[in-house]
Amino acid sequence: MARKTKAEALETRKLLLDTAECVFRKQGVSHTSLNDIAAAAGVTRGAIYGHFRNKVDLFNQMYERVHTPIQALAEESANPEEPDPLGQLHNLLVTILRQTVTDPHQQRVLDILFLRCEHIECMGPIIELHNQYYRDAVCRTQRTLGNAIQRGQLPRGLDTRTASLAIHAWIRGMLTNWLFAPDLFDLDSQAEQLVDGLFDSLKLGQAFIRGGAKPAAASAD
Amino acid sequence: MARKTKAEALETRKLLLDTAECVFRKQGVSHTSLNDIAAAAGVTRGAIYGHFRNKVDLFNQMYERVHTPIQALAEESANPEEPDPLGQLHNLLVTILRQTVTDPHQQRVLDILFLRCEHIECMGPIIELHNQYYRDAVCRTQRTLGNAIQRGQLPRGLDTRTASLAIHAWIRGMLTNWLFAPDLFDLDSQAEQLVDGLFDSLKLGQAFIRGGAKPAAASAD
DNA sequence: CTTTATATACATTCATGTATGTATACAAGA
DNA sequence: TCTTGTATACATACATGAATGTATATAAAG
Repeated sequence: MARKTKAEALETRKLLLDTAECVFRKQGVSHTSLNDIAAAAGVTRGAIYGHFRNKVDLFNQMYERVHTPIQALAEESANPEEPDPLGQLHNLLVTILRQTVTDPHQQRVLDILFLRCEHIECMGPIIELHNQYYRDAVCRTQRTLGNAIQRGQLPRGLDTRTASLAIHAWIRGMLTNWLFAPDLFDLDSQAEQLVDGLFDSLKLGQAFIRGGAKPAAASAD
Repeated sequence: MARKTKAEALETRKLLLDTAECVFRKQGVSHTSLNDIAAAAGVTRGAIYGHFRNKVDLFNQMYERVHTPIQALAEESANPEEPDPLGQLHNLLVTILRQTVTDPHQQRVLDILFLRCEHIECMGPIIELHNQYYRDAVCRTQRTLGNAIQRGQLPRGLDTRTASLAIHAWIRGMLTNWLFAPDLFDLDSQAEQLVDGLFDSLKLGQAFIRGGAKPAAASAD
């Protein structure tokens, strides 16, 4: 076939990424051949190899495309100057939940990442990277919680480390389970309520207070 | 090779299931060939086809082997005669968390289910079944929460449906994240504290109270 | 005229399922 | 107890199909 304009080529590239999202989600990453994707996109494998080195490369670029903006959002909301860190964290969580419902790209890619791919080395840098992102996020949230304590938004003795881990487990489970069975609850409209429930345990609970189950004072350090 | 005793054959079968757990976990289900498993077990593919119809069948039986006892535990603890439903639920959650650390089979299989396999139709009945198990579990937990309310262990207006969904998301995320990065926290020793934190939001929080953010009374319909 | 985006053709690898072989465990009869 | 026939547990061999990567062709863009 004939050569395309630079702009057209970029569109082909986007088309391939979009199509990959759909086919990966339907068939799973490793049960999808490059031929499947090419056919679904109305091109041949040759077009794919023109834009990506192989399936792993395609998968990684597909992931980065949605991960980058999310990470930017997360980093922004961890600003130590922020006067309302807890509110920012609240917003962040709600946003991630709701965007997963409303943004088709994010929905598909998270679906693939959580349910339709295997977290093994041969998936390329993403798996290692995703693990690192997770670790960074845990630390970032921990700092945010620390800021919230400084500003009196959370009890002084709160074990920020454990709380951060609990928050991340919670949101991962929330996203996974919704993607797993979207009909069970309306994530979009319930997002706020759900995050409120999570924050209740931070603000009111005593389980994460360091040094035993004391009401909420002393023991700091 | 020569024929084996009936007992020996059963041991071969167990060996194959055990080996499959390890290889699946390391390489992912779809990146593991039956040859890989056979070689790791010190037999040939012929042995596998003698015991299982194909890889999907092997995978399914591997899953059922650890799921069955867990489900039994869960059903048992939902007994409506139970005088302490909330305590039972608490125990159940702690047990599942801790067993994932201490029982190698459960650890491997959950790891495979959550991180090293693709939730797609061609994985056989398990995916559909797993989805159904999840739905059943949500309803069961909802009933348990209802029982707890009856016995005054939880506030009257609690939205048991949403609370149940939150609990399941929480535990799935907790298990997944620990399996994903086991070095980040000691799930075995922190299990109780973590479940306590979860229960705090049910007992003290107002987010899941039906009909708005009222302290904790009236409004029941 | 050269480069590039995509298509086409080809060779290789690998996993699967099945068909077949083999030697022994097991059961029944003498 | 000894024999004998059959079922069985596993190995071996083979045929098939599918996916991959690369090499090459093409025609228009630059």
